[in-house]
Amino acid sequence: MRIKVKGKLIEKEVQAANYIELWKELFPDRPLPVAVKVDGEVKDIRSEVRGEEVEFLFEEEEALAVLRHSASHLLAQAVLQLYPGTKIGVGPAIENGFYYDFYREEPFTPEDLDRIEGRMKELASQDIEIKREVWPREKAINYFRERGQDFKIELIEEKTQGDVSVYIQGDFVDLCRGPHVPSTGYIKHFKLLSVSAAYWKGDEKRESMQRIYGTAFFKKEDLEAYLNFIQEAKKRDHRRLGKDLELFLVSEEIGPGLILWLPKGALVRSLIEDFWRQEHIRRGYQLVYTPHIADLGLWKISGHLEYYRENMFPPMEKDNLHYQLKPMNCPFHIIMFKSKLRSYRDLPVRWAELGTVYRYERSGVLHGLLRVRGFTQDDAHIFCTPQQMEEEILSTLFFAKDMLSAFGFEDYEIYLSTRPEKFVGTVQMWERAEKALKNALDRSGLPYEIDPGEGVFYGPKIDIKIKDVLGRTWQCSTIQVDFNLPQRFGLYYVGEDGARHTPIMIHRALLGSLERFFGVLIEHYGGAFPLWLAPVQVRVLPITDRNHDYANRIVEALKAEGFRAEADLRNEKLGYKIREGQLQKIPYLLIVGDREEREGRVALRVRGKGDLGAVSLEEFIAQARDKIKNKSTEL
RNA sequence: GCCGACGUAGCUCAGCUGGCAGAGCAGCUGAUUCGUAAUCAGCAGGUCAGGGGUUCGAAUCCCCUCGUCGGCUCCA
Repeated sequence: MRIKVKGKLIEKEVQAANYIELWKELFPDRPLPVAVKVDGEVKDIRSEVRGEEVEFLFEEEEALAVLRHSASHLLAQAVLQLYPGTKIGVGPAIENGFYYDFYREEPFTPEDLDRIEGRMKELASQDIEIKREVWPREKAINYFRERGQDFKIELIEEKTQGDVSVYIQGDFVDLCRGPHVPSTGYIKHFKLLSVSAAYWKGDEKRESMQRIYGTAFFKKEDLEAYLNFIQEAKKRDHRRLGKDLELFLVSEEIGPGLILWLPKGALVRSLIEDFWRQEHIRRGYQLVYTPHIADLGLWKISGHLEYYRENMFPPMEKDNLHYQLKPMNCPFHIIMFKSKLRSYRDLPVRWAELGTVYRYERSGVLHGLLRVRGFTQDDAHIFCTPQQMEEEILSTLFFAKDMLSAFGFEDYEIYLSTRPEKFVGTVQMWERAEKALKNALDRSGLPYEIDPGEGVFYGPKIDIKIKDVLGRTWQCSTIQVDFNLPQRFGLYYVGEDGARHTPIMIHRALLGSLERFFGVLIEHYGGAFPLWLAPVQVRVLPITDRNHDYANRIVEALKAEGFRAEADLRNEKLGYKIREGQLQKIPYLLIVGDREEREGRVALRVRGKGDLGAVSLEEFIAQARDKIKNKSTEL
């Protein structure tokens, strides 16, 4: 058999019955691996030796998932010991850790979590063996029934046929496919993080379980780094920064999920919008504006009234007319498309709008700028022929990429979502559109994954999730093909053949919504915007009252050059003004005292770099202007 | 919408088993004129989220409503 150890292949005849023995045979002195990958499948190291190609896992992603899965079992074991009668649900490894779902009348408190974590540590230090056994179905059902573990019985009945595998560690038995680490002693560095509610099987009609989240790592440093990462993310929270930097406001008096853009945030927004408009015009889009409300009948035709009602604010009535606040911009663009006869020569038509929409999001899902009830989509609709579809998608992909990279986002995850179970249009149409999307993606050279069956009912789509500096992903850009609306509204164009054809409609948003994008942007930069976006680019700090005139003259000169500059003339010490300027994350602080005034220069202090000494104003302006022009993220 | 936690000055938070609403920062006034992350002093600032109840007495205990937060579900 061939055995791969850290990438190296070894050919060897083996006698060992299981992988622990095999490992000891090969490397008697080295610590045991966590799990083993046999022909691509991760397994327990206790399992029987078979298979062609074997790879021992130590600290790989796959090994970490095994560790965390085992940590979740350890959690369940501790909970059952401390809170007998608790019913256990499921406990998988997830992206940054693990969770386990429990059903119990009394809520778990933070103190309970400490207690549970303490018990987990005890159990881990006992280094209890974790064994896999295969039980006859009846035995497993009886075992869980005697212990009142109804959820486990439900799982056995639904998910398995024949015998079932269980994992046993001391007094704890769990229904599980595995794999797991060989003993609890492997689980050394972990922490329980939070408790929250989750429906059994994600179904609102089912029991509400208490989900305990935690994380686990192989190394202490990794755990600490992760906890540190959580702290860092908290510091960058756009809600915190939005308050500290006076960017935006959500007020109870206005209403939940409704954003007030304060002057500094509004300035950043207007810069984003200006850039956005300019780029759209440059790329052959036309800008349009549409109202915020429309006759209810429009939403009947579009189908929103029927399928989207619970997300819409209720209609309003006046003089027997009924109006609906818009949850989407599409129907407006469609009516404009219909307003005259279109020829194939007119296509593609690309209409873009910063369209403000209102959606009634459920109260529990609102979150800062990231999930709101009123927001402005950077929307556009492209009406084109089937032949043009691929080309349009490709150029939209590049557009999205350029747009995002202007804001410092260079990493993405791209997903192609294909036909779901419920869909409109014909299979043929879907295949054609999916092919166009796929070809465009292939031609773009951008890496992507296929998300089978995750398309919207009206068409397939491409979603781009951007990665921020902390590696978190955010869904912003989306490109969706729509077979539904052109049909519902009876859209057509006259083809080369003189006959009527239904155009392909592509919905796309590059930033998603200005609100969400701004929120992501704030977190990405931690509030320290690049020069071209900074609400205040330069602040001049005079050292004494004697230097006020000079400071004002500098500010005027900077303003004349188009900079957003201001002077801090308050009667405070320099250290204080610097501290404030830094906390406000202003890119450049220009300090002017008698010395600078005499020499006609400014002392430059750059965000993140500190005191850089005196330079002439002209020199500074030339440098800074360059950085603004290039949208540089460096200072 | 659901489960849990929370809501005290502009901000961050203290306020114990019920007994006169507090601190720091920010703000205002004055002093100080200062060289790279907080000068000093004084003043002002509150329907303790809102409503109802228990009590001689409620920020504190109970109920309801609203909002926020962590998740579930959903999504730009």
